[in-house]
Amino acid sequence: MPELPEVETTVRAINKFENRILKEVIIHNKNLRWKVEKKVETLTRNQLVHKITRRAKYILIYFDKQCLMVHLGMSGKLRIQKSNNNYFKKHDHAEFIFKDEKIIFNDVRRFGSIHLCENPDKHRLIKDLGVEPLSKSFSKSYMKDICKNSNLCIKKLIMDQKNVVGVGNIYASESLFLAKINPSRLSKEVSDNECEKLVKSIKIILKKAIKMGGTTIKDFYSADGNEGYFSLKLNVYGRDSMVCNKCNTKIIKSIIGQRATYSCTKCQL
DNA sequence: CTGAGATCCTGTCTGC
DNA sequence: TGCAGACAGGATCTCA
Repeated sequence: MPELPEVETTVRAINKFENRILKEVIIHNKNLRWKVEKKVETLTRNQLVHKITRRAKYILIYFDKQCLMVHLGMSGKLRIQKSNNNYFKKHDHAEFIFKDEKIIFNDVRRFGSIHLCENPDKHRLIKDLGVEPLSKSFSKSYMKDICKNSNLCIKKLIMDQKNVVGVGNIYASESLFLAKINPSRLSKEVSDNECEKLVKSIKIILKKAIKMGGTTIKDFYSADGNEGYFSLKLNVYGRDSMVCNKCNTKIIKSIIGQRATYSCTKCQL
């Protein structure tokens, strides 16, 4: 579920905790993608939250000297609950407890992670990440440059977080559809013009999805922890054997890098 | 260095 | 209805 727009939506939903004091963190299950270190609990007691932000798909919660890094992995979610509400769901692995409310980390598959560090920009999981897709640095010339120097097909290239962050499996398919580029094309052979279209498409798709994240925020706030998938209108993802909205040709499902990939062979050349 | 493939984990859906 | 197997929105690690 959590690609960049979902993470961004989550950050916006919890940034009301800025300038509040985190009383304590309780880890119920430390066996996430990486073992959660003890200091996540010990060094975060009664810490003032200065800033809550996002880098790639990491949620960053800054204190005076430390920073919490939360990654939602494949199935992670955060929900807000009253502190005195003891409602507990299966796979609730961590609680971030404030005075009146708490943030609960739930993750069925446990591919998510929680780290505490002094400077996330220097953290091994973050320091080599590529550009933010919605920043100016993600430009036509940047795209041309990485395409020229890669032997990957274009879908793999845009999903590689070393190149550009935040584009997951759904948005990769959707962006390539919008840019009219076949996902299996070799990056090297994508034209300058197509690079420009692709950059624009990724920005458009992600922005649109963030906007629609509004519905997710609503669910996020509901105390019962309703999941509610975002209702972005998908043109190709998950629509194999259905018909293309633009040209009526059947949408094709293929596997690229072990991941399901959807495209219209008539629209995407 | 690059790129392909296995891998972590649980729940749900499909087909026999 | 039961059960095995495929598959799921991520990303690191190992190996050639």
